[in-house]
Amino acid sequence: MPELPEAETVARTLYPHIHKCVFKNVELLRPASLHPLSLPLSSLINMRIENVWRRAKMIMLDLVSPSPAVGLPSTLVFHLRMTGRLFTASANSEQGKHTRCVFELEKEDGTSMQLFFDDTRTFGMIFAATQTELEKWDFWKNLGPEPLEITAAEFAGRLRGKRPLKTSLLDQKVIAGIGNIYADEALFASGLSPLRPTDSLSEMENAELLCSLQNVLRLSISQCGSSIRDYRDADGNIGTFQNSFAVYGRGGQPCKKCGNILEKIRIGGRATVYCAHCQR
DNA sequence: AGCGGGACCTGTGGGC
DNA sequence: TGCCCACAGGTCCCGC
Repeated sequence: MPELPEAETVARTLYPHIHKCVFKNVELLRPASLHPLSLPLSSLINMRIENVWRRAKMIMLDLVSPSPAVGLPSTLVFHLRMTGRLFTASANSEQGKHTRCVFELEKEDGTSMQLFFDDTRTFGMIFAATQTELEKWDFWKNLGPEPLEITAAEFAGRLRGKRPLKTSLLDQKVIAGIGNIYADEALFASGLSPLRPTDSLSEMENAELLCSLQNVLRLSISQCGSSIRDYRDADGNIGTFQNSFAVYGRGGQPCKKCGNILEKIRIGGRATVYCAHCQR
């Protein structure tokens, strides 16, 4: 499920394919995949992709118009949610059963190619936005800082309230880009129970948690993310971080550190796996 | 205010 | 073999 490392991998693998490409046509096969605040995708025509990057779990395409005008989109945002996929294909490639949008692109050398947005479970979304429009989007506006850029002091300052630590980590307003996998993995690595009240952590525990979070995210990015079932990068390759999971998906199996059986519980409706012995 | 849980979706896999 | 149902999970939304 695309979380921060998977979105980062998609952005990195997409970049060399679509950087400097110009939108020539767009076919939106599932109108509901367009964010309600989005400009019509026809507004993308003739715009050039200047950069491809990631914010939280979203893939961002920065756009430039050959003839600048008010009201043109400056960014095309993709949120992959659970099953979204973004990949390139040669011109006139066949659409899949779950293809939601097809973008026809012209490369610098004049040849054409296609950018596909596939999404089995249709939770993903596309958003063509001006900077103003983007700022009107509550989710965007309230997004917390990037975990790989935050300082320990800032992180500690954002961890407030008595709710379970895991719930806070998944709250995109607290910190952006963390999903179920990396929340569980970071909590295990830091030796903290997902059930700990958020405001019960000492300064040192806060610092350890951030350190573990960053280590887990960096390690996963270096392995091109985790592929559970749907996730692929823009080149169709799977990530390999799933082979390094210490707890995610391992409920009922022995802890890799102490050998005790890992607990599987639900916190805030999410499956949560942890070691009651190693995590306090 | 803050929290819990259902809804949104479809494919997969376990149990019978 | 086939049916049923739980489950996967990011985010929104409703209600307590």
